[in-house]
Amino acid sequence: MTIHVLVIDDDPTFNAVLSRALTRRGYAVSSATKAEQALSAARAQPPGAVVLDLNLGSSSGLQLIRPLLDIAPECRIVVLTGYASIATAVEAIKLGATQYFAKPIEVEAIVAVFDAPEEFEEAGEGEVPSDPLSVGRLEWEHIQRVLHEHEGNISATARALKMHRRTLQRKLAKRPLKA
Amino acid sequence: MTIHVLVIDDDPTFNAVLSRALTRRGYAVSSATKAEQALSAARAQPPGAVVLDLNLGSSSGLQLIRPLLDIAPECRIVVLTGYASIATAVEAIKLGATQYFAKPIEVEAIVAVFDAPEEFEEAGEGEVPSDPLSVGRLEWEHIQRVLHEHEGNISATARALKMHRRTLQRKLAKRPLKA
DNA sequence: CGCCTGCTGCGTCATTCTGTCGCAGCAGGC
DNA sequence: GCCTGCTGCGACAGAATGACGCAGCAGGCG
Repeated sequence: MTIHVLVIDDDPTFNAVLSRALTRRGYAVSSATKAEQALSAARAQPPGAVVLDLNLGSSSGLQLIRPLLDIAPECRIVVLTGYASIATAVEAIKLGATQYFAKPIEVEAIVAVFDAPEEFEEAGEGEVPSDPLSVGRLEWEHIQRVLHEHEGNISATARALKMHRRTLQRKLAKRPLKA
Repeated sequence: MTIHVLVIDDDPTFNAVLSRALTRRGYAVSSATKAEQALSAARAQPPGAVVLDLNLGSSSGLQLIRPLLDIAPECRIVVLTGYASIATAVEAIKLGATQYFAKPIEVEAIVAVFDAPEEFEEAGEGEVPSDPLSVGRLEWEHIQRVLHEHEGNISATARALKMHRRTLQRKLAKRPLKA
């Protein structure tokens, strides 16, 4: 039976490229660029798997996880984001996502999640790294954690970190460094 | 009723410092530096909370999560590691850890996890830490820890941190910033 | 003992980042 | 409608960084 995958990303080009790659690998694919559109699509045809970006214009992909699981409790949600952080990874998994990846990532890694058997706890992918985080990456993770605790309030986060708001905004606007 | 916290880290100095900080905040604390010792301690006195490092000599702290939850199903496990990655964060939460933090982190963030009400899925996490580390202080402590692990070798530390050696030397030459 | 490798301290320069200032618009509360 | 706080962002002076590289030292090895 063909798995139906719903791809949710605010970038139509990204949706098209990923959809094509998944179709080529035998999946039935649909896509959405907005939160409401995604939920409507899921209700119309409950997906077996979802690829979910976190930046969806003004809303956060995190807020879609529970509604998606309400509609399709067995579906596997792979979170994919260009602004990956440990804080949002922890929250996504607790909300019920199956996996969380930083962009860019190979399509094979995504489909491996779809095809994995139930309860694959010992995936081995969670090797503890041998290198510590770089200073830039540690800063990014720290900022993201404090921002998360302040519920996205940039002014409050800047005050808590004793950093100028302008500087914080510049840092947040950049893609995070590779670990 | 006093919460009993088990601190598991291979660095005895870190154990002592964190144990003292937690004792000062009203917790009953015990600690272990090895996996087997940790499990024995947990069986002897099932903890209400655990602070768990991932690097435990030759073994991984990830492998302790399930056994610890078998012994004390309700306990909250906070993973704390100097070698953080999104992949191990995902795996830790799936294995049943309550939270995952990169070192260094303020003690308040750890105890906020212990004290949070059940099922705090939304981002507020019960309470916002009053005073997170500033970015400068975070960087200083991270550098010091990695330098210590490289036994004072500045060149190796710079490589591990992916930082230019000149820059590291300038940073080390400065007084550490106030938190 | 000379050679080699790696570590270390440090000056210099072009580039990048930061702190500061502040404008303008939006949202929410009263 | 007013006020407060948040937000995005441009511009500028000063600080920091990455890069380069010199010079000296220590330890290992033949």
